[in-house]
Amino acid sequence: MEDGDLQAAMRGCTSEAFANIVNNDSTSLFASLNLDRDELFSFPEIFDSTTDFNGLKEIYEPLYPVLRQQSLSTPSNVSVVSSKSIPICKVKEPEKLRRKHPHSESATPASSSDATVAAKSKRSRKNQQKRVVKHVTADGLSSDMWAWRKYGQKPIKGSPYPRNYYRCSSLKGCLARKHVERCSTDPSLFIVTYTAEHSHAHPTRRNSLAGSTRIKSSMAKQATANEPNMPTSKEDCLDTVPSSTTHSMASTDQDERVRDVRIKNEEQINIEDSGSNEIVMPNIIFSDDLFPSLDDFEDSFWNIDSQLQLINPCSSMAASMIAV
DNA sequence: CGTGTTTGACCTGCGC
DNA sequence: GCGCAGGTCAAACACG
Repeated sequence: MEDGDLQAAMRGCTSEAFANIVNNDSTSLFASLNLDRDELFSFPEIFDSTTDFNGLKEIYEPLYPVLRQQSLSTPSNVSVVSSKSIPICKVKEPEKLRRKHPHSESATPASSSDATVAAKSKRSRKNQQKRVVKHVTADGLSSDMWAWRKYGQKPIKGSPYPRNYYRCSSLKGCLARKHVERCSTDPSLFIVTYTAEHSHAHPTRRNSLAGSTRIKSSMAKQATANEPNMPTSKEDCLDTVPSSTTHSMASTDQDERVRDVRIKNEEQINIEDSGSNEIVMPNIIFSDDLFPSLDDFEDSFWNIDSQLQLINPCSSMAASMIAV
């Protein structure tokens, strides 16, 4: 297959294909894309490249209004969880952001009083930043491909679970933030609130894997450690890391990671040997629309990508599609 | 040594 | 102005 064909396939991607992505139905996805999985995997060299997510964004964005219209007019079998029962808000862009860039020169104080002012100005005003709220499962938590660094944790009034605060650690100065808290009404769900936007491209798959393994593990641990009556010792927490999270291996031992991947690969082979062409996808609950937003689509895409890498650890569908 | 987590202190916005 | 609750800082510590 020519690389151009792959790109054409993506650009010609129909709502059916997106529905298959949303449904985690990779087999149908490949079919709707007119792609042959075996043929696709027979070109490992095209996987062996890295890039950011911008290319995919370019592909998806022009389609989004059309696809959204389709999804609204013709309810399909897309298994998207509507957020009607859960208040989801996409807060409109603030009229004025008072927060200064933490690493900008303008924030550099000239005197102690200026330092105080600068320090104060670093703090954001409530309700003045764009926020995107998602409800995800534990699997959805670990599917976030950005690298996050935890910088705080606070107990939330009215909720038995604390809220964890993360900032993007992919690039110094990136203003992207997110906080994660367990849904008090449904402990199996996590409320993830994204604030501000990344000031850089999506980290490469490989880099993000290398850099985020620890935080993903920690987040998974947090997910369970925050559970009342859950074990709090380190070992106990490790034992409760969701097994379905591809990259949230609890062990810090590299051999264990390799073994983990190998086991998953073997499991995948067993699935395929059993006659099923299905790839098991972690569930994602799209929070705020009948049709997924670009962010939701991105999350889902990376899930598929991670599954592809279980089959071929050197592969990255996203990278190959965007790089062509 | 670099990167990430933990956690108490501090700051800010907001309601009263 | 005051107090509360949420958000952030930063030092200490852990880990590979």
